[in-house]
Amino acid sequence: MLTQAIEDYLKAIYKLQHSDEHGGRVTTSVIASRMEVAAASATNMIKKLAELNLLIYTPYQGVELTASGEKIALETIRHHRLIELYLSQALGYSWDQIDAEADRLEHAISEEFEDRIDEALGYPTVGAHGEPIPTKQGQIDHPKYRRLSELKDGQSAIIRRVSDRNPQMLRYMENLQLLLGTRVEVTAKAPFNGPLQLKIGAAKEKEVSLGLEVAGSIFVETD
Amino acid sequence: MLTQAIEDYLKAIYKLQHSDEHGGRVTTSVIASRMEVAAASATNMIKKLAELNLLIYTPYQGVELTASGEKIALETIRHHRLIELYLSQALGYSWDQIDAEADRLEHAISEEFEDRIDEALGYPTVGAHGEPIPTKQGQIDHPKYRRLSELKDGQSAIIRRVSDRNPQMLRYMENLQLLLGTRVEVTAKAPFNGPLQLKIGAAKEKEVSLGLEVAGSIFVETD
DNA sequence: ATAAAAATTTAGTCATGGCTAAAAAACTGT
DNA sequence: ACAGTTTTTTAGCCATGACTAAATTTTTAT
Repeated sequence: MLTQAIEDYLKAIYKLQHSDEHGGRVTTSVIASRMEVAAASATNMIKKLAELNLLIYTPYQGVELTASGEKIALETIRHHRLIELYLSQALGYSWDQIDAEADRLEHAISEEFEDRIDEALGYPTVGAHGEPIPTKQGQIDHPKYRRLSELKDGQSAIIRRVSDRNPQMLRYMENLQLLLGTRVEVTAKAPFNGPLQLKIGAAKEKEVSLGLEVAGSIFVETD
Repeated sequence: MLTQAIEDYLKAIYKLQHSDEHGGRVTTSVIASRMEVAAASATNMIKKLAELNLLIYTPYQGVELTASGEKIALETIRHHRLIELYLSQALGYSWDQIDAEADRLEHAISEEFEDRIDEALGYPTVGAHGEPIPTKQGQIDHPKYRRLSELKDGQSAIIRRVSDRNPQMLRYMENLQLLLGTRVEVTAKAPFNGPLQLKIGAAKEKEVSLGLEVAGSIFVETD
């Protein structure tokens, strides 16, 4: 049986595997921290998932999703992203509210519901924060955008994706009009990991000073 | 904590209390049968609900919801009926599909979601099958309609509510255009609990023969 | 009134998915 | 190389909410 916990773990592990941050090695402690559970709880669940052939578990080393584990992860992620987009487009939710709501709904919806909102949204390929939406067949591509924080002084780019990890940060970005598709230009970079100065909008109508943490959570496409 | 199971039991008990069928006495076996669990499981949960002051439990006699138990039941029912209506109105679900989907979603949505679909639906007071929707404050009225099966030969009425217990029956009714607001006239009643002959629609465009089980699941308002 | 039947509760079990504490394995730094 | 630290696993516990089997209470029928 596919419990909610199993789907949550698989989703988290999938994201960790694809997040270049941990060098491909997805360990117990990383999973436990992402899931906000004790390490022992993660070990338990990992053993169970291995038993179910949803991942390959090398004790003390880490885990790797099997094809079926990845399939379930992608289905869950697809649900999540479609729901997020629906909440945002059809029900007027703001950027910072959709993740929590989708986290609960993603486990409760049927295939029917998935199909209907997919249709209502016009078969979107990109979610509310710019994340790719896996297809029903489990296909997904990972376009590699640059972080806004990596841009050089004078460079211009278009926002393609933002991290959805921190709702407060999302609210901040939304307030600043740092939205998907928005053009930004770096007009100055302060030294010693200081903030960067930014012009926002095609007409460069707004200028803000942005800390590196926020700039690192915004992914852009350069021309 | 309000688990999904607790909400489900309270909802079921509320409905049983108000369903005139069991003479007001809501017993363990009735609850168990409605919840499709063993009687022992129902006893367990009843004791827990009594512990939480959500109902008054007289062993071997039955249960009665307290004010707080009823409040939770009504919130859950409100969620359920708003979701059903939303699925039907906004996403094009048919009568027979909405109950199962709402049964899962009702536990997953936030107040925010409730408020947004309530608004999107124009603050409805009646659900997709004609059930009253409790207000946010927990108010609800129980209009007492007559069963179509009780009508006498020659009587005419308007369909105000249908039972949602049996999806197959709902599909059957929907096919026959036995929808909310539809006028029906009994043109003949066969003896020995036989079927009744019905003219459907204001223009009496359709005539069908309806079994008593279906006619008993349709609630009408006579002129 | 009382025996049989039906309903209900009790006792004990199981799976799920958390937890802490302790043991074991894997890394670190000198 | 090896002692200390960190990570991971094991062992054992808990709450939830199902279950079956057995005991008990209530109801029904004679």
